[in-house]
Amino acid sequence: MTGKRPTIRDVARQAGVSHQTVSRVINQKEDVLPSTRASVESAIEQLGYTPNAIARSMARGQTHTLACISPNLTDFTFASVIEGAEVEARKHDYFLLSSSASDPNAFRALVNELVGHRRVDGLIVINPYADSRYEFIPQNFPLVFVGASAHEKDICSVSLDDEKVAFDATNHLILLGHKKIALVTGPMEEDCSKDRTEGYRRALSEAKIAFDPTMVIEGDWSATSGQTALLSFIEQGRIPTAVFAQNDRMAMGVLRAARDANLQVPSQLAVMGVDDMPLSSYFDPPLTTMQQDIPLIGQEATRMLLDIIQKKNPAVRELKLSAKLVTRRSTTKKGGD
Amino acid sequence: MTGKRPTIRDVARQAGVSHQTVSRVINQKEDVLPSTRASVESAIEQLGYTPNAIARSMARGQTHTLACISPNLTDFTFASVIEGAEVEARKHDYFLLSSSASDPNAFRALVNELVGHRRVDGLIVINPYADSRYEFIPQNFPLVFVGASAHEKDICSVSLDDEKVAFDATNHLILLGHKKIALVTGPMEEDCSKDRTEGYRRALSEAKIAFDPTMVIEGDWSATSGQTALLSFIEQGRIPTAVFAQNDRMAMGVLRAARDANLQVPSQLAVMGVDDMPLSSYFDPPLTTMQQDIPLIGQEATRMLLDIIQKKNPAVRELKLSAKLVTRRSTTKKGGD
DNA sequence: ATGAAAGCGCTAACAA
DNA sequence: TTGTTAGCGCTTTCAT
Repeated sequence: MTGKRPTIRDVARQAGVSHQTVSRVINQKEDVLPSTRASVESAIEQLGYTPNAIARSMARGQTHTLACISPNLTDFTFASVIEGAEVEARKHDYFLLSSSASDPNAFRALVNELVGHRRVDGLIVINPYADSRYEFIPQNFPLVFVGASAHEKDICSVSLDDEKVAFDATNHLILLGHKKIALVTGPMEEDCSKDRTEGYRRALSEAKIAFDPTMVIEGDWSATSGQTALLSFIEQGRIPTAVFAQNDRMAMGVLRAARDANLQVPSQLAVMGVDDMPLSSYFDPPLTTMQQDIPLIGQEATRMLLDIIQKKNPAVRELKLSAKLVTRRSTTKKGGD
Repeated sequence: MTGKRPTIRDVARQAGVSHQTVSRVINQKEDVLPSTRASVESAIEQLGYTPNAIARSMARGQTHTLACISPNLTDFTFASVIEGAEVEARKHDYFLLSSSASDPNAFRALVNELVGHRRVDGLIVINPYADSRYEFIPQNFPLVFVGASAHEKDICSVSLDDEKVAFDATNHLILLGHKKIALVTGPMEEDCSKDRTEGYRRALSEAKIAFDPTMVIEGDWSATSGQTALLSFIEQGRIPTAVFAQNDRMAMGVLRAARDANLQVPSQLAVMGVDDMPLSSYFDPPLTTMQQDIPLIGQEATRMLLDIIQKKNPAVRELKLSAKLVTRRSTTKKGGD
């Protein structure tokens, strides 16, 4: 403990072997005599030696670190994906570097640092088509998309089966007898919003309900945008009997606007969302929603990425996860809470 | 682009200089002739050379990476701290590795990997006293606490001025004329809960209102625990006229319980929280709360940590940030929303 | 202003 | 089974 920390050679000297033997011991290689192993281990113990991860990365040419780039780190959905990914990565002795890039330029700079400078072995990109960031996707580098599948290139992805989720949601409202069902979408440049809109249309179509474009308003995932949307229906005097908001936050805004306008939920207006955020059951009334297992998305993405890094081709290259309907009182009197 | 990526030596050969000169150019050193610099830069351009961060770390003995360990990554408060820290780190050309450790064992293992193996240059620990994880804090390593100041050791920290925040909150209720003010705390092993309880008591004391221990219930930050708390007051027939919940989520649970019990808010029961979560203004009624700038906490923590790493002693070693009262309709009819 | 030599702490390939 | 010899790609002396 005099000055610096001990290296593999200090251990070797102490144990009276070559540094290479020490390397063999710390890497659990087989060809070491039990007695040698023991003396090396005791030397390690005495000196308090710990391997230096950087030196290891240097020699092996890989960092044992993955990166996840997300539009931000605070949105509950993104944070959950990241947490799922981080836990899975740690399980395989990898670390996860999560960074936020709010726009394509920040994204480009980040990818350049991360991939160009070889700081990480693989990359997870959340919502690659939220803007034009997909243009800066690296080539020939282990990569997995989350939240959208690749448009043209052959890139692995994990996402919610958005079309089906929206179909099921809309269908729930149809089965309750609604015919005038409004839709509040996310930003239409995002695949997710497009797919959910498709599912909504298919459900209407299968129920022989005509699609009415004036019943669709584009939001931006925020509660405010949901509030504005319902307000604008009300102002136009074209009040729906039900609203399907493409996420819970917007649904919350719809509930708020309904309250302000003295519209009874669910008797005059049924409202539902997607996600099942932690507080959805605390809204007034508790919100019916499509519950998804978001950490699982991150977990599966990591698993896929590790497969790619280890040159095992993943079995499935475009994984679509499902969500299940949770019925609460925002759509039916009898709902749970 | 035949095989591997170019190194500093490939660039040197191409430019007809020594690899050391290339190093000087990419490190912006002064002592390079403009003409030499130009030819090196063009060689870099031609070969598409990018420095290898790992090799750099190896030679310099530092990783340019910081770590942040949090109980989890999804809690809005934690995620906001992390985002603030990440943005600040990137601003100084550092990366932030955020990991979750839900219990002391996981924490110990993580610290061992991160610090023992020299993967990072410094460490931010969120909520070090949430459990006994503080026992595994590394010695002589750049470190900053977030959410609690160090008990005995001389460790830098950034946190909310919890005592004052709670004082101000309680005082708001007192000024509205309340005398029977209940308190719902976080887990009492956390400093934050203790300090907020202190602030509550001081406000009562300064207003000459007797402290009534039966008006205090310990929660766990969850909405459910807030709901349970109010329920238990009601069952005991000792209904307060106001509740100060130590965070917004618990306040939300209180609102929910009040609704279920047909207690009018705020006329029969005033409710307030701490945080100003994104959806607080969407609750019914909108929630009065103490608004804090959480990303700033992460930002300041990072700044402090970088000071320590660069051997500049930080000016302030225990930074306490303030919060401001946001009045909404859960405490007063006239409140904003 | 530039170059040569040494080394950061480890792993990999080959020899013994 | 173990040791020897070379690097990994860069920075840091110290010469020139």
